[in-house]
Amino acid sequence: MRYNFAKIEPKWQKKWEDAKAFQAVDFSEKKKWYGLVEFPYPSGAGMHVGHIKAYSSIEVLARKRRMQGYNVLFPIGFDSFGLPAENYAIKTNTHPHVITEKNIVHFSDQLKKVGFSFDWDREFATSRKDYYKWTQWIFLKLFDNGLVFRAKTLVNYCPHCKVVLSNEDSQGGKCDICHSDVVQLPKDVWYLRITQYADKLLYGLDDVDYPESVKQQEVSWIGRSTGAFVDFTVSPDKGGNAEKLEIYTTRPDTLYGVTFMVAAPEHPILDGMKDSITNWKQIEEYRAECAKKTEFERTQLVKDKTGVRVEGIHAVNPVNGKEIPLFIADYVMMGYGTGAIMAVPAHDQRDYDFAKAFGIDIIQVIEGGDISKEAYTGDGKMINSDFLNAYDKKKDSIEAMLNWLEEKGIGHKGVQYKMKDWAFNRQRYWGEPIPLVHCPVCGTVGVPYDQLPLELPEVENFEPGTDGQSPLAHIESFVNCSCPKCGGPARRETDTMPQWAGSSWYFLRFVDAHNDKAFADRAKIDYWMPVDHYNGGMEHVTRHLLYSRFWHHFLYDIGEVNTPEPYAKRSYQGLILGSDGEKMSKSKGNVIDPLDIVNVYGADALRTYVMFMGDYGSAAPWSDESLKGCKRFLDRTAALLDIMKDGDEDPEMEIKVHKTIKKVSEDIENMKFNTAIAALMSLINDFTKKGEISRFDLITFIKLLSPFAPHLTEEMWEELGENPDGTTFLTLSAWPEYDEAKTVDATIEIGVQVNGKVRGTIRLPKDCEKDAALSAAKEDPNVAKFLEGKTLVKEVYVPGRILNFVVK
RNA sequence: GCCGGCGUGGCGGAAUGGCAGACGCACAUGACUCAAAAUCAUGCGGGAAACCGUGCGGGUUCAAGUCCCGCCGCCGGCACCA
Repeated sequence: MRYNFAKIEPKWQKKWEDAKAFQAVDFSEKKKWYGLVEFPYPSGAGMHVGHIKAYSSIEVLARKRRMQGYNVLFPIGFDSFGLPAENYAIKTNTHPHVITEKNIVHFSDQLKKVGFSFDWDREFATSRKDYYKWTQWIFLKLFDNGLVFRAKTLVNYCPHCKVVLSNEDSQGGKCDICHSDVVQLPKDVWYLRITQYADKLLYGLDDVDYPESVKQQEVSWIGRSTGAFVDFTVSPDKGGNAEKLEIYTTRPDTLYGVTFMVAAPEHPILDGMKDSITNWKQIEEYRAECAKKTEFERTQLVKDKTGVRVEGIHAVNPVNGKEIPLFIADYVMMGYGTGAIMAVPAHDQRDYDFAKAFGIDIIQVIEGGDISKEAYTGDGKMINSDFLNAYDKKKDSIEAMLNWLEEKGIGHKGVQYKMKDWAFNRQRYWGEPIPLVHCPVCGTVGVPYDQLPLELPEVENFEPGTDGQSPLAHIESFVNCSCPKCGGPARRETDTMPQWAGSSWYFLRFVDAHNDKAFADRAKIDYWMPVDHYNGGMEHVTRHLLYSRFWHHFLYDIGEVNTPEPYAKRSYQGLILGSDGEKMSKSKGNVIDPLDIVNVYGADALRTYVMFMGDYGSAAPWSDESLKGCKRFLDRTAALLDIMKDGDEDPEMEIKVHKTIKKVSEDIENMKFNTAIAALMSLINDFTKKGEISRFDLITFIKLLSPFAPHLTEEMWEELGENPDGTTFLTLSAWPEYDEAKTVDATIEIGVQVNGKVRGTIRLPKDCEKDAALSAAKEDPNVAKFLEGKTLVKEVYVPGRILNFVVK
């Protein structure tokens, strides 16, 4: 058969679509399987080969599952709210809605041309009002349940994009969208209380099948630590009212080693005791100096310790009543713990550095290390610590101290997280309007559920205001409204939701994409959820993945979904690098457009290549030559039709075929797609070498290949007369079975070693007895040469594996 | 600094502790062709050989790319987090 991909690919894409071959059936009797890929942001640039690789894993699994008789849900949609569309709109003066819908058409066309087996009936876009109605609905549920709050704080602000960013979106002090430096600005911000779900997000990881690296990343992002909150007192030197200064520590066992305290420069206790502080001017100067630095500079550039002693007041160590000095220093952050620490220079390197710089006492309370050189952070016997001296293990002394603190009422056990609440608003146009109303009488009031969706109004000008306000703030007809509670005049919230809102629940919409009564029908949720396998990028682990788990846990808690965790299994794909080994980027000119490949080599070659190019989870550079190798493989597959012969099954070939069925089946399950394809290449080499193939073997072969190269194999299936009515598709036929007994060769070649070095090979029956194997091995002339004149010390025979003579 | 992952031919990469380099690419030679491309066939870690070879140094084992100890390098994440 001549392989005319340009003709057969559109042909089968149309037939599959017309026959709705990939339609998921709600409540089918078959076992369900829900495979999910991260739906794309429909950018103007169109699809990237990275999308193809990201989607191909679940695509291959989905096609195999259908052949295994599962009811498969493999959906696609578009994550279509976001800044790029809005920026493009500003540049070209076109409405983002128009641009987005146009891009969706383009993306859909591209996805179809690659032949992905999505159920297109469930397609949606997060920027359409029948979808964002339910994003707003869930937001209101969060609001009603006290998980939305507003706070004026220092926020991460991107001066270029003119938006406030969440912590997750400004990692490393850079804006995630434009990569410019983020600055700290005081601002009113809406937050989602994700920290309330910290433990659920942490412990939920125990119940899901995620790669260890993904779990680790979420664990360290959540950053749970256990320790103690302890009350110190701060008093004016001249007497007067003392104030409480609470600290958080993970090492309450070192309390006897505290020789000073440090508060964050912004700490409010200073303002409260301003009148007693004798060097206030110096404090103000230091505060101003710190305020100039970004969070990034304060934390990233580790440098000499700076700080100022707060004069006129002193702190008291509650365990021994000792008076100790109080400092302010920027190595203590207002945003973690209580914004103040007890300093134990003997056992904390930062405190040690500070003490050395400021000439403060260092008192050792744990034996070990060399305190004259550096802090000792290890375990050991307690010293200089009164009742704690009885203990010699950290664990025990911490527990003893915690009990003591609680008894005395000066401290208690506590937990801290590094994760912060989720800054949940953007001052931009192209996002879900936040359905809240500010009423001068009632305060913040939610838009009634029956008034959703709160539609994004039409505007003329998408430019964000220089005042850091959303373009919506300029539309009087939108802003002015009446309070849903009291009916009085009120103003609408004008910020929109961040990009991540729509993707935080989209997997639920796929189970019931056109429902206008609920975000999804509960019975359908119960049938389809959780997602059985979700593949996506490593870059989404601390954002989309965490955010969507949070929303899903919340929906579970209010009884809307059937499981706390949305995704049973997660995997990730490695990047496709440019052929120069660098990350693909427009500026480097090394970007590959998938449609260029489809046009020249065909979708099947592209699909096969991205799965063959290397370990799925690792980055691998693009190679046109290797791609051609995969195309050659498909050409040779097409040519198998020409050498098909009727006749008896060759027993040797039968074993090869059964081995390959086993290998390909298992490798696909383990996402070792590269070796699955290699096994098929190896098998085709055997067929070609033999110069003939049986009809049965050919059918088996194209079935195994069909998840990777569905168009070519479907065409061959038809050529074989297996699809007489045009809808008996190979891609829905039964996956080949193998017989375990037929995966073992009758005779096996094993290596014969002398003292661990291979000296020959022998062919033996598969369950050859030891004696027979040994004598066969000794007959090998090369082996005999190395045994000659030596004393045989030991003979090791591992049937089917190896034979080793140990001689002296 | 802490936590993960990785290090194998010219390249992408294979190897439940059991013949290192499967499969593919590139390359070489041959066939076909006036010729080239395509295709097909054969070869392809280094070394003349003994042997040597999986980042480096030790160790366990009959046997180590794989396990253990100590280093080096690269990639990703976190980070004055108390």
